Amino acid sequence: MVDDSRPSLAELRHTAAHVLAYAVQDLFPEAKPTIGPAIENGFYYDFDRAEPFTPDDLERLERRMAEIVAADYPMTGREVTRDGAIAEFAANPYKVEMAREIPENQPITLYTIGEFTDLCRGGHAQSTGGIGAFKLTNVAGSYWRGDEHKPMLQRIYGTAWYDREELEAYLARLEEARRRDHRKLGAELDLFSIEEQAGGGLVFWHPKGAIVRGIIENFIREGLRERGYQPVVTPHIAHERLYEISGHLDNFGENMFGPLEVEGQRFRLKPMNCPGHILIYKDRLRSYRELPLRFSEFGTVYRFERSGVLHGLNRVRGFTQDDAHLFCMPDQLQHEFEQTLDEALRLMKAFDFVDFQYVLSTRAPEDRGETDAVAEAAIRNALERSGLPFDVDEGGGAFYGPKLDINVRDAIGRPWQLGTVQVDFILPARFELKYRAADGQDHQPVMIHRALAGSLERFFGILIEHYGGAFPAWLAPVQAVVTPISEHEMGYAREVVNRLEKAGFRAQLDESNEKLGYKIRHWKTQKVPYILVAGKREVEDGTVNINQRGIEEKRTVSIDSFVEELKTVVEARR
RNA sequence: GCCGUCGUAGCUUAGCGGUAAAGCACCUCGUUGGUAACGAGGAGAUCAUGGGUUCAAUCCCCAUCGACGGCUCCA
Repeated sequence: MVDDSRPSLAELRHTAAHVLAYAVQDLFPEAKPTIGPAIENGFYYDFDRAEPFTPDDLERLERRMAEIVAADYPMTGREVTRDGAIAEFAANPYKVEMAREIPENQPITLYTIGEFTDLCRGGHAQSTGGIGAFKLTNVAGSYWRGDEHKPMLQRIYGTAWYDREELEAYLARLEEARRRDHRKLGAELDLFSIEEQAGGGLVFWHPKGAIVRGIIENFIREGLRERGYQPVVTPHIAHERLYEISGHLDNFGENMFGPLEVEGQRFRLKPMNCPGHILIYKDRLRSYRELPLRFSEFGTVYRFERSGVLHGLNRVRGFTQDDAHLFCMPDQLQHEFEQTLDEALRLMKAFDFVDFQYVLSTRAPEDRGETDAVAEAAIRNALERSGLPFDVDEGGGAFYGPKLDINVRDAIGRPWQLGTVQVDFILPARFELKYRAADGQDHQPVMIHRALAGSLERFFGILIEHYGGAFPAWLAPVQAVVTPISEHEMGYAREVVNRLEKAGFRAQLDESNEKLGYKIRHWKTQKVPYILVAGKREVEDGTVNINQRGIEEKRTVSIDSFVEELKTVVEARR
């Protein structure tokens, strides 16, 4: 049964934004409303007001909004002339600016609820009563039109749903996201830290995090080797002229760390690995017989990010990409893309990303050249042949060519961008790359930049949240903990640990002087997949009692069969 | 960088114009316990840093640094 009068969620949220602005108009008449759209999960509204909104203000606004919703004011629209709109909002320069900028051929409309009228394109619930359940969530600064040279506004965020149940479910999801926050789990599980004394955005991988990283790297390396990539290693700093030639200084300069002066020469920390790989390509004459040439590197790059944008492992100043650059002939592009898509799929499967999507971003029509058309066709064909889901973002490509992004949703449905695959005709031209073709002439190769996991730091952060810190056994920093029930079984427990370590597993002995319940709790909170308990009975039988993460029933098995079981699990990457 | 909020022991937090308190974690001792917290004791804090106001500042004011929520950008 579909109720036609029921607004879409976006309409409902957009209406909630109006209601918020109405409440602000009532309680804070000096605040000038600017823009207030619906967004994923809710809405926001930006106001120009000298005083900040406090949490207390939000509560008052919520109460006033509830009254407006309860009053069930109808949403009425009317069309006005441009001058009419400008006159209506004479006291609000933002609305005037918007009214001025509405294209000639578009109608200018005003929408009213109760005593509040807003300049608005439309798309609302029929009345304010259509908002089922809402909550104001936070206040934040924002710039008018997102431009830091324009006035700073205050943004109030809210969320809105059809009913209270949905709202509660959403708030529970937020809570779940907080529980999984990689910054919190990173500290609790001793995986990594960011040290104040070293500076923001620089990641210290602790032993447990580094183990996981090593496993991820090995997994990626294996795939690269099978697909004919050759590992290379390039320096972290290079003479500034390298980045002048590559164009990074011009195009990416504001994200680069400043120069290091040595003996009058200026060096730069590398922001990307491509120039280095290009130098290796260029070091000698290349034959078409060598192509495609595939150089891979876990390349650590440094990028200047403004302090305010740093965020855990997601946004850092130094990170390592699972980077590679392919040098090929244009007619090899499609094949390389197909291979890359296969590899991306292998990666996502291994790390349990079942919901993913590719986004093909084409170059803006005005700078799209003949070569871009070739590249786009290659990517499109590869995508179509793979049968994998993809979207197209027209004009969203990099400045040097079309690109393909790999987007995944994690275990609780949040979207993340992993790697990206980009076709580049510009760098080969800038560096005058060549290969000797069958016709004896020199031709220019095409480059593909590709990183699948993207940044290992960010990928790790995503994995921590995806798994909620409970890494599957093949990834877990500690795969099994052996705990004796009392001191009497300590020797036996130590033996079991040795057996496991000899078999190549990451095992640990619990030597603490605590009761079993305490130890179980401790290792559960550490999210260890297998806790092996050894008491008198187990010592006598040469067994261990398995308390397995996520499984209520306990099992007693021989040490040999546990080793076999774990071997199977790890080999299957479970 | 900008706007806002916040910095008290390793962590989570209490307190407040008269120089600090708890739980967890840690250490020691007792205990040898069968599947998510055994008991007792101990150690641990120039209350982020630097200035200012005051007889007196962890508390009030200013600045700096850092964290968090956003704005912008992207891996």
